[in-house]
Amino acid sequence: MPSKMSNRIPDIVIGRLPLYLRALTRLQHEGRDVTSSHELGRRLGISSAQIRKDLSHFGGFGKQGTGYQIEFLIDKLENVLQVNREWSVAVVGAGDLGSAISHYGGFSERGFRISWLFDANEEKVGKEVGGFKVISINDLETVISENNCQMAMIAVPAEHAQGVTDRLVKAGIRSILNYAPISLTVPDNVMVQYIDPVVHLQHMTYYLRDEED
Amino acid sequence: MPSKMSNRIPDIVIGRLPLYLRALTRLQHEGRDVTSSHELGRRLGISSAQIRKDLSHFGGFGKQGTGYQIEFLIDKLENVLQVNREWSVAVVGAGDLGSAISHYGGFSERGFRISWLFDANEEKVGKEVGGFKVISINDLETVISENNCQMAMIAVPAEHAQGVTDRLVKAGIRSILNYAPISLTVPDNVMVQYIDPVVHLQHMTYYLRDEED
DNA sequence: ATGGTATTGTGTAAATAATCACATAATAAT
DNA sequence: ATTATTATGTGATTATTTACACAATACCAT
Repeated sequence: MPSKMSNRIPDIVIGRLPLYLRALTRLQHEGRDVTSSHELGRRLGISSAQIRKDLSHFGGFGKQGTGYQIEFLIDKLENVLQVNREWSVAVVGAGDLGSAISHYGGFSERGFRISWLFDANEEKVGKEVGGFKVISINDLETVISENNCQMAMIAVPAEHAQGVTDRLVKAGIRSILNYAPISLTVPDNVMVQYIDPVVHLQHMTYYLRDEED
Repeated sequence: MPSKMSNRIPDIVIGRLPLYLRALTRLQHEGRDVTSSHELGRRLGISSAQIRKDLSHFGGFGKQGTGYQIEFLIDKLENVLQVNREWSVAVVGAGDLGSAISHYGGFSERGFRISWLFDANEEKVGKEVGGFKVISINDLETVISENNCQMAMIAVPAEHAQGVTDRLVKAGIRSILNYAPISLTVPDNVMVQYIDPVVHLQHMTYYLRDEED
């Protein structure tokens, strides 16, 4: 999905902006007013040149000799990423994973409001999970399209994830964060991001060998 | 950390292998015996040529005209990634996040055994969380080094994550999966992978604009 | 004012990654 | 046997991404 949409600015650049934003927010909480591409790079493990070049895609946000005004740069990046507003997100799956997601305070703190929690299990429907009333998955299309919800997280078993995805897409969802351990197929105008901790662990075990090689 | 270690095979290639493995396992569960780079590519949204090239780094696992024997390829990839054994993992932080991690069955199913769960809160120490007895963080160094534990997951608040990281590294940890929303600094011989769902959401909101451009 | 230092923004070069395209080989059907 | 079909592995090419390096500029201290 970034394929065509990103022929202006590379998707890999967009993907780094949230990291810059996160580091800047932290610096701000530490009471800092100004930083530099060098300092940011050190904290993020990214070269200062890359940070400057990435930011330069969106304008000259810094001042030569001085660096970047943190508050100003945060504001600019929030604008670029469109996170200077609140986004409503639907969660599908109210099992252990969906429950943990709903409990996690980090979403609302950073502008993502979990607005609906769906589950297929009729015994759960109507009950509270993580502070949210569980809604029947039968109402998925209605609720999502009537509220113009554009983002969803999938927390159902892998075998149901593609089916849920198809329904979400048909209902108008444009961004999906998928916690199910399976790759999803979506139309070009829908973006999917994946969270599968085991994939990360397996990536790292490759390097866990003792000097053979 | 992949910088020097990956001058043999690019880290980006290693990062795709777990995805191949996941797709192959799924195909196997669907009762399939043989697949092709084309089919895998379709499922993963990756070109077939890329899959063939990635695999060719490690040997010729397929047969011309036929494709890949799924069981055989799974075995080969598991060997390459060293996931044909069980890995013990330490979890630091027994709050909501650490608790959710400990509850998640997906780790043990796929070869990662959560062996220790640490927390700084002495009231939690000794109690059970997600089936694990919480261990005092005071014992972190001892437990990790005495058991030669090499992998850890961090599930503590951002402000403590770097401190925990430094202790883990000193105790001998070589791979860290960090759930705290902060970038970590580690020596060259230690690898960190990150899970921050908000970063993924913020990445996607960039594309959630209505045809302006 | 002047000199010294820090830091940006960016054109260019280098390195990395993805795609193409095809020779090669296996299978199946006639 | 022969032909048609399928699919791998890979050298060559193209595209993307990163690093380099430096002119331009701001600030600070004297």
